Amino acid sequence: MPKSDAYETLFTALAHPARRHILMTLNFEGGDMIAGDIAALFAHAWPTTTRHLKVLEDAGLVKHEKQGRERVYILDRKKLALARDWLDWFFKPTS
Amino acid sequence: MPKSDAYETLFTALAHPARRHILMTLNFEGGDMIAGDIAALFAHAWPTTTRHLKVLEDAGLVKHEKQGRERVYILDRKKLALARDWLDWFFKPTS
DNA sequence: CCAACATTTAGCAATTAGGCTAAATGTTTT
DNA sequence: AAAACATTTAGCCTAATTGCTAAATGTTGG
Repeated sequence: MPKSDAYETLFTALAHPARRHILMTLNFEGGDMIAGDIAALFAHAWPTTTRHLKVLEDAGLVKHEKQGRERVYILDRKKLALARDWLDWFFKPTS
Repeated sequence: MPKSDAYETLFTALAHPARRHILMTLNFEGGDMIAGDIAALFAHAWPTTTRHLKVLEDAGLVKHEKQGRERVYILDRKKLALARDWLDWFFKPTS
């Protein structure tokens, strides 16, 4: 029995500034970046960023691929669209 | 020293299912409801809902007015628009 | 004025989140 | 094969979140 619905995981992932920063930078950089470059954005220790990346990945906001000893994180916009559509509903005429 | 930006408060408020449920019901009911009717939506104890309402209000998603011994909670869509616009940015052509 | 009503505030307990450092894992270079 | 590199995993610690119940607050009707 899934304890948290998809929207909960999604909005929770979006709540942390570091994670929004990762998503925005990924978007700005064209959709993918290697873990090291993402970690370099922050004053945080690297494992802290690793954990943020895991939260983002569990929420379906990014995925990753291995490339040699590096890992490439890739922005996935589907869930962002889902969140946007949820919000958009408040601005549509009541049907 | 609380250092959380407006988006953090906002998305955190949106993260909890009960709070999203409150917002959706408020929207559906035309934008305002009295506290008792909101509390009645949930199996939670009433003080739990009171706290959720406070989180929503601190995030600027609702406000309230006193009306005799009741309190009317009123949906404020500005912050919802802000969140939607933040998300929308991921779908605009890179300028 | 007093009881009932509508709601919030206070304070407790369990859980989760998010930071850290140290250790582990897997890959490439020498 | 060993060293260096890129990154994650594990475990610890503290603060915040969210549920509860009990008590407090303010309002109205008899």
